[in-house]
Amino acid sequence: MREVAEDYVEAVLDLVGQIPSGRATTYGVLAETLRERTGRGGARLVGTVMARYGGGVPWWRVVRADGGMAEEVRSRALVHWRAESIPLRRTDPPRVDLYRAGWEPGEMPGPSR
DNA sequence: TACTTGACTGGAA
DNA sequence: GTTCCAGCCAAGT
Repeated sequence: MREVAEDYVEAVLDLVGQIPSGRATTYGVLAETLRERTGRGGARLVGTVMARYGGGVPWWRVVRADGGMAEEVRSRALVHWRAESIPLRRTDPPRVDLYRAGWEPGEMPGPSR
């Protein structure tokens, strides 16, 4: 295929769209799943895809492994996090509490712990 | 073809 | 708890 990324982009957006409201996952987790499905990719790729095509999906539910976000979008993400009541850690800058909010593909949507 | 860049990660200091 | 550094994959120059 000429457009290497096209397939991958769709897979990324589809996956991000499945993240339940109030929960979050990391670039690395998505990258791992996408690698099984498409045989390619990595955490940085997911980030690149989100930066270019993430406008139509809840991109703020995808955070770095430490729960933080790139400076560029941090302030905008914070608004969504608070609006969805995603568990945060009171640090500066604020980070998502992945211990409580963490989600991974295939997980059954159910009562929060 | 080779080098640089990026919404990243994990281990070491 | 933090910061630094090497590894990582694909795209852009």
